[in-house]
Amino acid sequence: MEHGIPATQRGRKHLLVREYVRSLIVDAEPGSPAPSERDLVEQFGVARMTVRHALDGLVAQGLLERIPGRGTFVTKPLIDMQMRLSSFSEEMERRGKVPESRTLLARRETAGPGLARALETEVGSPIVHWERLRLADGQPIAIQHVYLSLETFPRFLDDALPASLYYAFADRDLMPTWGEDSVVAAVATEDEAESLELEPGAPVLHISRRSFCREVAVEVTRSIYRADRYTLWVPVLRPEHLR
Amino acid sequence: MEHGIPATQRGRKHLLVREYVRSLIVDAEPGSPAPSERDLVEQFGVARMTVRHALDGLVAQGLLERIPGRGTFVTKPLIDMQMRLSSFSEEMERRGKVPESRTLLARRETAGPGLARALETEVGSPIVHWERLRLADGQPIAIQHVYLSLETFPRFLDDALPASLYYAFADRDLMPTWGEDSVVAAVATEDEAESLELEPGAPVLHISRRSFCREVAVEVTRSIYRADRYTLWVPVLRPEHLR
DNA sequence: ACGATAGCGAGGTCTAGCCCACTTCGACTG
DNA sequence: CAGTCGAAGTGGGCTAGACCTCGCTATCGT
Repeated sequence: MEHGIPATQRGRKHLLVREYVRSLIVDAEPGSPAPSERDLVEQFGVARMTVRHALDGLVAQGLLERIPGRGTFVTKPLIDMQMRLSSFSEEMERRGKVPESRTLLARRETAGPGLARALETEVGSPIVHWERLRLADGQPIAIQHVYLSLETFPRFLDDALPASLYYAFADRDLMPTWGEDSVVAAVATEDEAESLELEPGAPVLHISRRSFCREVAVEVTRSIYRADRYTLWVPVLRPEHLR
Repeated sequence: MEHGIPATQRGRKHLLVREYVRSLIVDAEPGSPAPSERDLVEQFGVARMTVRHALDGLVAQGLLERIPGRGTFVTKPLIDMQMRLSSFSEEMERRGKVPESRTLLARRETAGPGLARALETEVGSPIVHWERLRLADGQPIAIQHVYLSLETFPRFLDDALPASLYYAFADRDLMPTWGEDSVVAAVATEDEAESLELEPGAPVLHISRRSFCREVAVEVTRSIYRADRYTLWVPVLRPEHLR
């Protein structure tokens, strides 16, 4: 049987089955049936437990839905129920806009108590403070302050500033995998209003983010978004145990 | 063998094992080992596949971590990486505050185009509009407007208003399981400022939520939070395929 | 003293069945 | 014609083994 997926690994037949079924359902209609477990057993010549293990993964990912007595079906691709840790550029591109960035400030500072706690370092330790104006389709959207520990990113300011912060993370194998946002409303200060081309007192959205790679706090960003040009969208799930 | 969990259900031995292990690890130190799979096989007199199935659930929930060659261990309870669909009361209780609610308005209205689209009904169809002031420890926190379709909740206004909206959902088997929030900054209007005991022009956080049960839009809420008393916290994960 | 290695126990994968509960649907029956 | 009943097929759960790789460690040989 040839399924186009080479069995590069010994064992792991369940991955073969899983990827085969995944290839079937990527462009299948929601609600259409997947092959039955016993069919797959016959097709691949494996035990049913193996097929079940393979499908378990797709069910866990929400691609398939099992209905006892009826079969296994392709789910309606609900929504990515996970808020994504994405950069400003990624987010604007997803919205079909052209991102742009102008550096307003990039210098060495020392950590105050708040930053020290957020970056898990000591008060007075050296910090990079990089402030950029972020635009989409040429219109100012946000002011973004990035804070990095110079202990984590030695000589960061000695070289040219990276085109994207995420290159710097990738280079050092510190790409963040998770984080937390704190969101609060505020009104624009005079400086902010000037950069964002607003009147002082106009509402702005403050988003403070701590990003982590494994257990280490990699960056702290504080972004000030024009409320009239940016709405935060957050998908939410009700936890299983409260349903 | 007595583990305190009655085997109310025939079959489902894996649930017995799962809940036993869960009871062991709820107050175990992160990093401490769980019983080995073969130990559990002996303790419960079940097959190893059954034990593995039991542990699979705990691993999927992020409570346990398998390390090949070493064992299975209690994970550091990182963070609930999922923004929770919780009510105002639930959220305030989680923050250790006493929630309170004062109804400002409860009446029948008809859907305008925006509401009709959000509630997936037609323009002009009957709507419940329920406005409440939400307090925590006696302090005003937010104004919450709830909109329900009277088609989904017939006679909602004929009875006494429910103590919690979630009772109304539970009664009708329409408990929302997922939703989406849109978050934006604004400044308080005069009316809002008065209710929230703010000066007009003070920043407020607008959170618009659509909640769904299965595929039906159950409720739309529009909440106006005092920015000085409420910060939204959002956990974020970087999607697997971008790591 | 130190390094190589063998053994043990851990999880990872897999087999070839078994019975159960449930849904569906067609055939049979009153 | 309507209702019932059962066969076929589905996923759910389970067994009692098997062999694999990996991490650790104790022991043995140099």
